[in-house]
Amino acid sequence: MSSSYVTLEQVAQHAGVSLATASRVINGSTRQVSQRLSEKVNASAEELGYLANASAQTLARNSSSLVGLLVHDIADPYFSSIARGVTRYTEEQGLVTVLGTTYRSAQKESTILAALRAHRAKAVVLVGSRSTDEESNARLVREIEAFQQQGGRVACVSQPGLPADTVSPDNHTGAAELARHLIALGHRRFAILAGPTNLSTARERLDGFHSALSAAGLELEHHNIVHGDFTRDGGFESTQRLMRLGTDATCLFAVNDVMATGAMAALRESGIGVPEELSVAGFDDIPTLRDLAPALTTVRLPLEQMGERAAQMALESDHEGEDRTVNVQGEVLMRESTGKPSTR
Amino acid sequence: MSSSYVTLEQVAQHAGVSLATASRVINGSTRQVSQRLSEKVNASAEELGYLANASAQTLARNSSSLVGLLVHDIADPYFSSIARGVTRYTEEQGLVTVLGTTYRSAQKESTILAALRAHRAKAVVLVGSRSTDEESNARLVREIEAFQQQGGRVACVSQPGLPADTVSPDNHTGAAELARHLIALGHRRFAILAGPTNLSTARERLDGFHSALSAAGLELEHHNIVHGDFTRDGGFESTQRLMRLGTDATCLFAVNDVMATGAMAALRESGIGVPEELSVAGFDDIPTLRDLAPALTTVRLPLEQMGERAAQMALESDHEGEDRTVNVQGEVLMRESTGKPSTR
DNA sequence: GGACTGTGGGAAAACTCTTTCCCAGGCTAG
DNA sequence: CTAGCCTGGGAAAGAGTTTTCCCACAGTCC
Repeated sequence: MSSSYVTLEQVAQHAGVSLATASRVINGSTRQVSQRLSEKVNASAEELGYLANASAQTLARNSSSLVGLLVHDIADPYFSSIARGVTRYTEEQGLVTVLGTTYRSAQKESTILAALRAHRAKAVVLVGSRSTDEESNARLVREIEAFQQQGGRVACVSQPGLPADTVSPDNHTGAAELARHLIALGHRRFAILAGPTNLSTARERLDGFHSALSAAGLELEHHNIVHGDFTRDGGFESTQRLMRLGTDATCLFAVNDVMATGAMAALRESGIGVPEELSVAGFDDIPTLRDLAPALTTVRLPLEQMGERAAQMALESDHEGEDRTVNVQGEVLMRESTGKPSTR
Repeated sequence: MSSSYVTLEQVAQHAGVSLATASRVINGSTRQVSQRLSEKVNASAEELGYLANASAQTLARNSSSLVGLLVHDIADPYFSSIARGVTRYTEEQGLVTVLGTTYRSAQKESTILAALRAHRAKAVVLVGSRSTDEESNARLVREIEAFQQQGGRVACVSQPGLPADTVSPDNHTGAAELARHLIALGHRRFAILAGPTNLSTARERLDGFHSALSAAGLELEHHNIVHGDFTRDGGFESTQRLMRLGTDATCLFAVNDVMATGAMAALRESGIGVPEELSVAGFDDIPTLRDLAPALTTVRLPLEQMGERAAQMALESDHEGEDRTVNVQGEVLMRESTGKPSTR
């Protein structure tokens, strides 16, 4: 039952032309085809409702119009914002976006990358910081290289250190700048809601914050550091733990907005006033979370543009050679969730 | 330069077996292959790192492992929640998800559906209520039918009335139930932040709310209805407009949480206390927005499950015949953003 | 006028897989 | 002992494009 499909051969026949000529017209090849025949072919294609079989094209060209997009969790607004940027670019280019969600599993990541390879995807955009686990990292590098060897291009967002183009926020500087703002407000004792230690993004933000404190001669005490998993609930629980342990901090820095949201919820539940009793700051400036009350002090990242830029880098065909790195600076936004330290 | 790829023929040669036999082993066809040869082929495939060319398979089988997912905006948490459910199912099934974002443009929708058709996608999940515009609706129906005729399956979320399986929230009942709760709280004068009138979801929620009011003998006055576009900023602006016009309502129902968020922001800016001066309710129970303060009264929809269910329906091969409709009931969640009406 | 150039167009190979058809050889049954 | 059957395995025919190679023909130059 191949009846339902119109093939190029049928178009050619209908136009009274050879298959090759029809293909040349449709693809606008370098070879000239007379105006007369061109029009005839196009008219026939239109009339018959011709739609090229993408798999046949891929097979013949050894390259498809698919672009992979790997995120950890599409429901996380951090990733969905970036995804929006990526799709904006790919769709503008007439390409098809393949969405793969990994939930931070190297296993799933491999599976999806293999599928993209099997489909001869043109490019893939990897989003989200990598585990620093040596072994799985090495495996990812091998897979990326296999992909590239097949003519695919790779770009990463927030995932430095891979053999590919990279768009990376300057987490260190952003966190440090935020710290300086908070110090300027008068804070001296900080608590930090850090992320998973094996993720570079989490580490960089922690380090940046820490180094700014050190530079100001301030300590970040060990009992004032708790770790979350970048989720809202993780932030909630870690904050509760922090409260239970009894912190003396006047300001809490959560290394991403999503955890900061959980932190604010935990504080509200404990009846701790933000910012009167405790200032809270986040990182990312997630659009969906801009309406929290009090409005969250944070470091804005242009997430959507980052995704768009990464897609663009992955698909720019003219570029060869060295991997490029685009560094994105965050902008500190002091809003309502931070204030002068309480004098308790 | 076909050098980089390992073909099945190479595997067959390496195993000292014919191409057909190798294919039978790899695909586990009905035809038996002796244990000895089976093992040999598998070993060769493993050793050579064989990865089947997906486009060749698609071409030969006339069906790919691609599943389309069409949403209006992936950064909108409503859609990203549903997308999560869809990908959960497709990835579990070893399928590849193609993400298309339409931004409510029938044009883009067509483009993406055509691409999916060209790729011989196995199924497509359409998310988000349709415009009621007759013409573009008819076009969509034609495209869906073309897709189905090629052996593709279609399922919709929140998009009733199409010739496909559908998962649909019972917007009417949900809104009506919410209205009854609000009436029970003592409210008599309502304002409503409605959605685009041409979207069925928006209309159903408006109608449901309205009919519950009518049933209680209450009027919904014309000047108390404003329309937004389902976005946060739309909700913000419409609420400002409502305020400027001077409403006498004691309760504002925004037909989705995202607009409700904008409404709360506008009210906060105007210094209007929620819920003391004005109660606010939304619809959807968007996970990311659960931490708004005051916590938003809303109607919970199991968005993720809805997506999962739709994907499942689209991919269940055993089902033939009548289109099925799954109705999802929302659950009214009375939280902090609503209270007894102020007595002004 | 013949050789040469350039241009339009067609035949066919290539891309990699699936699947049908057929054959050879070992059984069983009569 | 032979006819018929079953089973494993191979050859080959697609599936729908792209692209290379070649041919025919018209025009140009000596």
